[in-house]
Amino acid sequence: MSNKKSAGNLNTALVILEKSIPLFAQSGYAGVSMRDISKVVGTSGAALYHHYPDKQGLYLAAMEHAFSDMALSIQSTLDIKGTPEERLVHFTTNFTDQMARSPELRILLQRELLDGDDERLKLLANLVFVKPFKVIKELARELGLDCDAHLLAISMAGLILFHFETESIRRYLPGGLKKHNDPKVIGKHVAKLLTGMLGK
Amino acid sequence: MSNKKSAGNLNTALVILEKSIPLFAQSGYAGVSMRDISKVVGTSGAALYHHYPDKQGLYLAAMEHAFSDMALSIQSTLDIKGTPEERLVHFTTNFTDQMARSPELRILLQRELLDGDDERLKLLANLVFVKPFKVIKELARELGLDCDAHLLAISMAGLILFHFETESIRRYLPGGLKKHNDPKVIGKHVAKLLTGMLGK
DNA sequence: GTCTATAGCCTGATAGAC
DNA sequence: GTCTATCAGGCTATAGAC
Repeated sequence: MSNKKSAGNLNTALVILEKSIPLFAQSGYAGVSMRDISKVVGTSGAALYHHYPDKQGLYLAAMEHAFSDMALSIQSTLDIKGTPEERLVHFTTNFTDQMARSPELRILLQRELLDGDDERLKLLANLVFVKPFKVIKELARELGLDCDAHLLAISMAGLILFHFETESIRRYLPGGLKKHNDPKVIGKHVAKLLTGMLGK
Repeated sequence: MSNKKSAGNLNTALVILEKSIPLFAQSGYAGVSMRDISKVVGTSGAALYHHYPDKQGLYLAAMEHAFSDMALSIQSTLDIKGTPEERLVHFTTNFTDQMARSPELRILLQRELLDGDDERLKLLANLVFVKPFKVIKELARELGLDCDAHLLAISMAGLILFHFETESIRRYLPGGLKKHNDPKVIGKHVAKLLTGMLGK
């Protein structure tokens, strides 16, 4: 009994996903054609349809692949012991680092937030965010802050992500310097704001 | 000498912009066809080309129109006197309210941050953000916070915008409730975080 | 599993009548 | 200033050879 079943050569199927992810990140679903994908993969367009039922199916598989990576990397930022304050700084600096290291994942996330339907968003939430979100909420509770833990967890993520989201425009804003794109600078800044907030 | 020159009926040109803005917000540049636009405007496709040179030109004009509205509305949140603390809370609650009231503008902004080229981003920065950004930076300085004013201004905006950006997925995250989409709740939460930060 | 060829539709854009 | 008609090319997806 072979474990390479009807879905065809698994390796090719994977290569298609991994080569198409950067395209979808750069141009979005509507901005990428099956021909574009076949070109970067190095096959004919028809080959794509051997591995995936249609463009939507390929896209969905690509998102699942990309975001399962993201889930692992986010969880690694939360797998640590120490005082709540230490864990807060650890999460902040590590999450910032990861967002800087894989801009593609952040961009895909933002595109999904704009264009994803309910089903895809639910999948994304369960696949990537529910687990780390619970840890952050628990962290917020331990810090004994007098505010809604859900709102605080979202605020923490937004504080970090927005700096990357606006990277392309900040150089045209007053005081925009190269160092503001340095993940170390961003991480320190956010950690300072957050620890300042809970300092009182 | 007529002031209705070669550009054709100005009113129609404006109607085209205003009807196409919601389409571009919902589906993005690549996701909207000239036929889609002509349908909602109620003209033939050819009529669009009488008023605008091509799809790109129409899109650019639509963005300029949309964002010049945004510039006015943001500036209105900053036109106020009082202590720095009062102005901070005033900006926070009003900016939150405005983002809740015109989700289209926020979505177009996010799409431009993802897809805009350098020229468009520079235009967007100067048209909408440079002025209010300066006011917020000045506010940050007056509050005497020991941190980079540019980073703080970005953080303030991100803290607010990210709650709206994630509205579509938060209902699948632990503790996500309807009230977390209420601009009053969001505004209060953000104001509390920010004043907490500067309380020390 | 991958190819070439192609069907059938949609796209941006234009020509020319009114 | 708006229309109808139309073009050339790109799009998703399939058929059938190898």
